[in-house]
Amino acid sequence: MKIILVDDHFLVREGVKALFEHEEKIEVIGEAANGKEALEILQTLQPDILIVDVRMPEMTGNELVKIVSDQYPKIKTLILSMHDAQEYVMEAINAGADGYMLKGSSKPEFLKALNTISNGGKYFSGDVSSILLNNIKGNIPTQNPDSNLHNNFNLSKREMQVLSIILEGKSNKEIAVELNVSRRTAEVHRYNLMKKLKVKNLIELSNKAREHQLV
Amino acid sequence: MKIILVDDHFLVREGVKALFEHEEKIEVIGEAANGKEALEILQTLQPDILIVDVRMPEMTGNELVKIVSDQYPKIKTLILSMHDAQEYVMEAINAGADGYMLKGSSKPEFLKALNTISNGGKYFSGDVSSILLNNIKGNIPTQNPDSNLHNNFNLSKREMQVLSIILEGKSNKEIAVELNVSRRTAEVHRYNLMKKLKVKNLIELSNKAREHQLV
DNA sequence: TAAAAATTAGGTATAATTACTTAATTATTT
DNA sequence: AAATAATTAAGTAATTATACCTAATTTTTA
Repeated sequence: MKIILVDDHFLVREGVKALFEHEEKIEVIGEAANGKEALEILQTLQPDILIVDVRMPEMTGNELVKIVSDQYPKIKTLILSMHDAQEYVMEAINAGADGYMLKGSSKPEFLKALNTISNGGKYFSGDVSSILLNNIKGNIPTQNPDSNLHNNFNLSKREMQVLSIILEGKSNKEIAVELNVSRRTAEVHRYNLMKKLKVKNLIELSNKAREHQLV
Repeated sequence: MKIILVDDHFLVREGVKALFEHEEKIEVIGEAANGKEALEILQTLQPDILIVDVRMPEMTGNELVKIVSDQYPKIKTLILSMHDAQEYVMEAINAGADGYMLKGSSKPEFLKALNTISNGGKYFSGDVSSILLNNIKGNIPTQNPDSNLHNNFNLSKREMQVLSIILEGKSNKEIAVELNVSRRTAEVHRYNLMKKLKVKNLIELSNKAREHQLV
């Protein structure tokens, strides 16, 4: 099992390597600190699996996974993440990742994940599997066609506009002025979009919007 | 050199251990996934150095470092961080950390840091040293007298607590319940801390807190 | 131990948001 | 052209937050 590690943190790469050191079936054949580097070494080295950190500068892990799963469908991808938030997991799935592991996972779980994935299966960290169950809308995870990354939430154009003004910290009254509509209209947009995003307050809104890069 | 690792991510702990595996002068004698655990094992094991992740649930790395450097002044502390933002570094210094390393740093640099620190020196990752230069206000980094750790803003302990609850999206009423005080008290804390941080609304609060890594 | 902060909490008034409902007027797809 | 979705906005009630001031305790620091 030939693996390339993609993570901007040296320490995390070391951690993964250490994990696999005494596993003779597993071999780390390359490392990259970002998406671009990964795409470069990918062509010369021929890995079976790419282990990718979600959070990286310039190109996110999900973006890299998307490219790899499009252009090199034979190479499997495993996302490494700190967080078990539903959105992160779903985004990874939509990008075409074959697995999603939390950085806090144990060694046996990592090994299991790699084995499953190299045999053509999908593996999601135990802690996130419940999220998956909540999300089987009968859709095939891979290659969701019309998911634009922004807007899994069905926000209208106007709502997106209002959202971005809200995230500047403006009140309904200020939004109304900025968009030249009544305060009541601004209220409605705010209300609807919070409902669509399923958030209860500004903090959650701010976090969710950030997570999904809605603005 | 006896070391305890404090990081909520298994992988990072593995990474650090792997780094020191062939260094016979260095021995990892314990691990903890959070501040509380760390303080517990600290008493039985007697480490020379604590390597601590800044970002942890419940108690931040800086808070832990503050407590340790207050209560166990002989134990040295090295902060591990993802970011090289000025605020982060200064906060670590104010907390009394003996060193600040980026997770992307190389092995030789880590070894150098540990050696320097165990000899009573301070070590800051090369990438952050320029920040230090910008900040020599003629003060000695260690034990900055009136720094309450969490403040460039002069937030009190209680205000920090309230802040972190606010950032969970809770209302004054919920804060009151959680802290067992009157709703009016929660209101006052909120009001005062927003004044101190010079923000006008939750969004700005959320951003500022994030920027300054207050929680 | 005295002085200075921090924490607590009440009062008062205004402003803003939430949680809906109804409904008219555009746009956009089919 | 008809159907569907988006945008607009008013109504109503209840809840929450903002912006102060005052002031009693408690804790910390000098």
